[in-house]
Amino acid sequence: MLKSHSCGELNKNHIGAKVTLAGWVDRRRDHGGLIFIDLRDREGIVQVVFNPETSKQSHKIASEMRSEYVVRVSGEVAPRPPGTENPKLVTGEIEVIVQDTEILNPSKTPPFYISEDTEVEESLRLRYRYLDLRRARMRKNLLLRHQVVRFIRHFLDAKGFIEIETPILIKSTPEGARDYLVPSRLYPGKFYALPQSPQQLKQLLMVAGVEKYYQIARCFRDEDTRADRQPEFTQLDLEMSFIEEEDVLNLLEELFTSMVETIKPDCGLIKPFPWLTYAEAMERYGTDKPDLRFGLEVKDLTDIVAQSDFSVFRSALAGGGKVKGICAPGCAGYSRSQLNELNKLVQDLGAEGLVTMPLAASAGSLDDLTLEMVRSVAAKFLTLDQVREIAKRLGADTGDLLLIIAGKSELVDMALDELRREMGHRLKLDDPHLFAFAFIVDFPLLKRSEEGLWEPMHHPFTAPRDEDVPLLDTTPEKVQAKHYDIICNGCEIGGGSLRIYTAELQRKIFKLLGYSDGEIKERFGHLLKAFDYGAPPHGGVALGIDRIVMLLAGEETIREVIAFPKTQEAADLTFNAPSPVAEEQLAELHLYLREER
RNA sequence: GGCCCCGUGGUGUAGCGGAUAAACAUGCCACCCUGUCACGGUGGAGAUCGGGGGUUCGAAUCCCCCCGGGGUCGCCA
Repeated sequence: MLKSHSCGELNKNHIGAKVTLAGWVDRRRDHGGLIFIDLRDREGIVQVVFNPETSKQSHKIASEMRSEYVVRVSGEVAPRPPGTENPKLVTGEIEVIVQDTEILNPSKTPPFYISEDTEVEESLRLRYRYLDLRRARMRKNLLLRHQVVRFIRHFLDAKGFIEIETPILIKSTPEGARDYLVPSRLYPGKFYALPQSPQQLKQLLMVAGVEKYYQIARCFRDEDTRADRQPEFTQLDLEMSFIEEEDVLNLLEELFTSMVETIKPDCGLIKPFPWLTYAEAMERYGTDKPDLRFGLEVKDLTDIVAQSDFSVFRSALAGGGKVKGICAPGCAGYSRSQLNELNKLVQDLGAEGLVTMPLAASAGSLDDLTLEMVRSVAAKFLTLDQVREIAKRLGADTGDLLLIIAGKSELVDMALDELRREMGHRLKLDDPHLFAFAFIVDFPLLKRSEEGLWEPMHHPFTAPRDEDVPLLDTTPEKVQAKHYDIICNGCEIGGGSLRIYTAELQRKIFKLLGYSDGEIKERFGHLLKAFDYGAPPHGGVALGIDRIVMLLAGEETIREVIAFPKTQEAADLTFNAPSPVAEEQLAELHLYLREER
């Protein structure tokens, strides 16, 4: 080793020790006579002192050192002179008096600050990701991710799970997301696909008798990115045999509870995890992944305003839409521009607009409220009783601001979900030290596609509730699934289900989804065949590792917890991928490039 | 594919139709400095304002197109 200790590990217990350190120059303070250098390695920072009276030679070399030079120093750990300790540094009680040093490798001036946590344009960070990752924030995130994955492995090992790798080159299943395809050299015109998730593979492992499987699995989906979506991402994939829904959910609750308590002991969480049905979540929050750190629940006002003459409400209802709202407590004093911001927020999502209704604090109480005190475009079309009824339903009092949206049901839900998050944030109700996990259960099994065909709400292997199976023949929309999602702070961090494990029921579902016998055989023959050989009842879950780490790290995007993420346009700026390939490579793969119009 | 935001010395920002074609902080370079830790002091270099086109007597500033980055709708079984 080129070093005897890590920079960050030194403390007063090392006083008197001869140490050799190696790392990067974080900062240099050259006093002419004395030179101080903050030497950084993975474990932290320690001050090293170059004194010409100790070593003239070392002092001379140190005067050449600049930011991010890779250097090695040997010397003695010494207590800092009284009054010069630095409480901001973990190692601030000591310093290393350098007797010998060498520059292992100089560095150009880096394109952005390594030693400061300032905002830098993300594309620049990604181009120089290896420098970006040197920064404290990124080092912390990488470490946290490691801790999370390590925790998961230990936890599941103790529960009797075994980790099994599954192929990355597998078969295309076009009914899901868009596949990443890999051409085959040995089979002209044929392709592998990268797994969107190891779903079918883990089910086959259950048929294989593994009983408890997990994998930290890379998954690939060729769809547009988001703050919480990348073309490749990592799942904790997990499957168990001979279990019921509660078994999975209890396992998850224990996993996340102990994870947070171990890794983020300064953070709180809500125990036990609430269970919400899908219908209830949609009703109360307008989304199936509500942020449960705060209330601000959405209420349906359709019945109250049905008789009003307000054209905004009338036309929405005439079109089969809804009128819903939320209450922003204490926000009646919002300025015109603040209200405009909220209005713009929902309009950008496609809503017609936002009806704002501040209940003047000056009224004192709802009983003393008059219509004149409600500064809203809707006020003159509503009776005082209607306003009071709306306020009552939203749990509002004077001084509160009512936010109401009318329109197509899904649009209203989406806009109010967004508004609710925004107000939760503005009112500082989204405590970053609280993790509000919850389970969403009782999802519908199916939904209608745009073409009016049945498609799975999640995937076609999800089992319907036993009592709902007969409904598959009559009213498929009423069939509920043995599916569950786990959410945290408004983020979907995982989903799973009990699976279909008989060929008969699986075939029935495929038929309902519109597959012909030929298609079923071609696409899912392997699975159905396996089910003929004693498939156990089984189920599991897939959790988004990137999202979990993002939440624990308090980051806004999963890119901050991925070492080498891709841009929104799915490019890797460090490697400049994707890139053209040589004609010979294409020929070997039996490919030619189509002319794009 | 749609909508929205951003792009000014290395970095982060200011400037948003005119006065010297750019200001501030930091970084960088040189010199000075033996207790600093965001060290300090003095001096210096460094941007034709993402690219192209247009409007104008005059454009970093207004308009159009393109490129890059981000947010989002669609999409994500």
